[in-house]
Amino acid sequence: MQQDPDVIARPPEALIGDLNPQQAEAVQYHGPALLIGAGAGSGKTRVLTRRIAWILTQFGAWPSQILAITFTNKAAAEMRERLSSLIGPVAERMWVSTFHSACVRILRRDGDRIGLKSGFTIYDTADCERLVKLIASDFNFDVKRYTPRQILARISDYKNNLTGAKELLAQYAPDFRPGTRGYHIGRIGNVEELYAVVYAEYEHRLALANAVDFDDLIVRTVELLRTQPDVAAYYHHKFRYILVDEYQDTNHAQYVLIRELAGVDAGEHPSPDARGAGRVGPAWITVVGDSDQSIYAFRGADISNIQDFEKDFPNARTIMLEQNYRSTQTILDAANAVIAHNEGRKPKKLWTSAGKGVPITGYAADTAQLEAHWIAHEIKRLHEEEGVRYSDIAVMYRANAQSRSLEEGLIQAHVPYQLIGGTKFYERREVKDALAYLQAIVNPADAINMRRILNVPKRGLGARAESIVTMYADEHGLTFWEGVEQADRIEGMTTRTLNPLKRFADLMTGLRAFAAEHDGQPSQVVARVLRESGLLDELSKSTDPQDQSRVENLSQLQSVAAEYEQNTPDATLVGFLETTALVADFDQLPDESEDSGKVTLMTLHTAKGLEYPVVFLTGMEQGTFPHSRAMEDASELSEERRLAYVGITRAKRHLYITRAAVRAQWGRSSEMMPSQFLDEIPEGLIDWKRKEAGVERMRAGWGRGSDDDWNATLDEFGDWDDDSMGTTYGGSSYGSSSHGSSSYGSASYGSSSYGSSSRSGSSYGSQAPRFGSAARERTSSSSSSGNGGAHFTYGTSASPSRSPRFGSSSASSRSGKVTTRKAAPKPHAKPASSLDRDNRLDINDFHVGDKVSHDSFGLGTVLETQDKGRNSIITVDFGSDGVKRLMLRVAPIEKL
DNA sequence: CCGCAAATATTTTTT
DNA sequence: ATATTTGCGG
Repeated sequence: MQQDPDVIARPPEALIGDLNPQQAEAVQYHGPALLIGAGAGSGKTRVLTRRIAWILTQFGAWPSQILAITFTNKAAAEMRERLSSLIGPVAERMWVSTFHSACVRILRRDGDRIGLKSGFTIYDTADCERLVKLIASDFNFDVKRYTPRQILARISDYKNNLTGAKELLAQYAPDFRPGTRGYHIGRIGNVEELYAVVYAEYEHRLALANAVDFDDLIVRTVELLRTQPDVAAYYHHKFRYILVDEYQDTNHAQYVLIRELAGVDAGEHPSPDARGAGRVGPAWITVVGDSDQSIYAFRGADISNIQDFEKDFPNARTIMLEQNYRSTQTILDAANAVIAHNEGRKPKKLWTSAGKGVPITGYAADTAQLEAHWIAHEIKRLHEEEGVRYSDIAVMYRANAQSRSLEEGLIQAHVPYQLIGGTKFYERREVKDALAYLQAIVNPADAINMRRILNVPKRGLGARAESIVTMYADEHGLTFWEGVEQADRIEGMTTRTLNPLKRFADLMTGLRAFAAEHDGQPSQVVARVLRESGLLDELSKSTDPQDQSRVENLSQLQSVAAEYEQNTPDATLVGFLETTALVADFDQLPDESEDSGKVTLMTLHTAKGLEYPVVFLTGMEQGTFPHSRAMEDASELSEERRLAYVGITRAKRHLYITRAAVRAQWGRSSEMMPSQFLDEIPEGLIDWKRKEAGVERMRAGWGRGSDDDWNATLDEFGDWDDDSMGTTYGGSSYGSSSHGSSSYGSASYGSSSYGSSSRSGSSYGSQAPRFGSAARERTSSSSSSGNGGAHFTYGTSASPSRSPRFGSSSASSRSGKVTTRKAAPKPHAKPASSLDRDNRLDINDFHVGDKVSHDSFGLGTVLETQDKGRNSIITVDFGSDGVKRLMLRVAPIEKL
């Protein structure tokens, strides 16, 4: 077979010479199915890129025959880049992409075969939520009890498992016809029927709007491949080698997609004399993954995909990579020790030939602010005294909300930083508004976006006008836009409404014409939309200081469009919208090679796949990490632990772990006890700069009760009395049961009331540095540093190096509010803390097997009762909502 | 129909 | 604490 002249020829030795035996074997493996079990830092990406090069040069494949799938855009960009340096610029033209963008590409080409017209819209989570809310109000069900989020989560589950709305309808609501009004959901409490009906209606409206949600990208592609044999055949013969990264994070739909794309079940047989996968028969599949790094189960990821790989793909070979090239032995020991606490996992130990290195540094701060303060100054010290580059340092946390205090600390210490993720640029209101115009221009059937902009900016078309048009459109089987166009035919229409409607229709028609003429210049279209819609006008006239930054965000949007235009040879408006929908964090990480000069802040999830010489793992507290919502459930706790494993293994040389004894969460500060994960790290590995927070030391020496008693208290209920310095403990029986001399008992983490207590204006508050006007000034200086970068461009990935999400937008929106403080306390009495409350239920009235009803979990069965007097615990199985341990005294339950 | 003030929920993690 | 939703008066 002829070799693609664009592929830089590499002698085999150059591809495997510097690899260890397992890596080399994985690169060269000649066979239809290969699973690479790649531990953290084992050179996974290197093996993957080398294997692709190997396939090209040794198996004689063409670049176009390869499909490499990653999970995130970042990973795709990195792989593309590394491929590029290995085999040359031809890599830019290869299919190296995420599941989602690969699917978009396929659907853009052949989606019309399954009813997706070109220019279909991709709804993001917010769009989907709006849609469900609309459905909720049409069907009149209780949004309080069944939140759109819950419903969407359920719909997402259905989709991830390729369960169609039709089969659910047949089972639960055979009489319902999507698109009809007046259906009454049967008996209240028949949740399945409600889900089925909403799901079906949701699908129906998506179809009417010529729109898809994120999950649909996968699902509809599977549908396309399954129902259109010729399309399937095209891809079977096109992609002869499929490589999937982070295979442990694939869900069922993605698994099926891979199978369909590869034609595993198509029944073709390879020609026996082919050098590699040949031209017919199933494509050769390589998957790479590590079940210990599966952290997306909440999104439907199914570990059994990787566990069952050898069963699923005949003649599969598994190669394990366990030598770690990233971290010191100390860091690996910590990671191994933590992950070993997960049950039912295949034992696996990472090892390294690098030495022990420095110990892990630990620090226990009094408050989140002081934690940030210490981190910032430690970073400064590392930079100034040890010459560590800022860009070699990353600060990681469990949830985005934690970034706030860390940012403040870094700003205060004048440490430059960049924030990855968080509130996304494209999710900002003004940006979404502008994009909604573009979306509505491209796809007039898109009712969600059309309705969104109907009265943005204000043009006198409120809820009333919207519902008149909707009703008219529904009655006549028209789209919302067609309803607008025919506004003058609507009965009961007043001139007061008709005139602005007509103007709106004209506006959109004009914009559409303009867009059609300038399809290749999205930036022109953006400019026109901003100007003619009045979006820009409204904001620049406003006196609200926030609107100033909104204007800047809009102008950034225009620059992004311009940049896209320049970097994309066949730029179109639709293409631009696609990038905005799929490339969530546009401020990509800079190249490894280039020194951004900034510390990186990100969530642990975002950090997966990355590495830094110095890593700060922050917020190591029960309730923060592991997250309070994941502590009750064993499988979710395991996932948290894998997340900890991921975090620890990001560090190459020096790992820091920090925690705060008091953390403000939703306005109130709560006392946090140390994360159980800290206990899982062998003590000898950690060098504590400060082992206990001030509060904790005070308590230890308080005289009344030993440390164990305190911890035992915390243990069981994760809760503190409001007057914690006092002596009363809710009156009764707190036997001085000295459980567990290790600081936490094993079985008793979490209770439903975790974190509900608070400690008002305590003395710790005054210890915290105030971020007042000083912080505000510095915010602006940091914003200029954040924006001052040059315009690098790498690859065709069209990522502006300028990061839209900080700079003026986020910084200034935040400043000016820092110092505001309510003059008077709330007039309402504070709700009693959970320890004060008492719903007067008696544990003796509850027995195993009894039925109870919970305000939010619904009907449940009692599994266990524990009589502890005032602090009695009841364990209840709520079916699909799971098994919960509730403190009887505070639980909103009723015995049935 | 709009604007303002008050009430209310929100905090997992991402394509 | 903050963002979004609801209620009321103009």
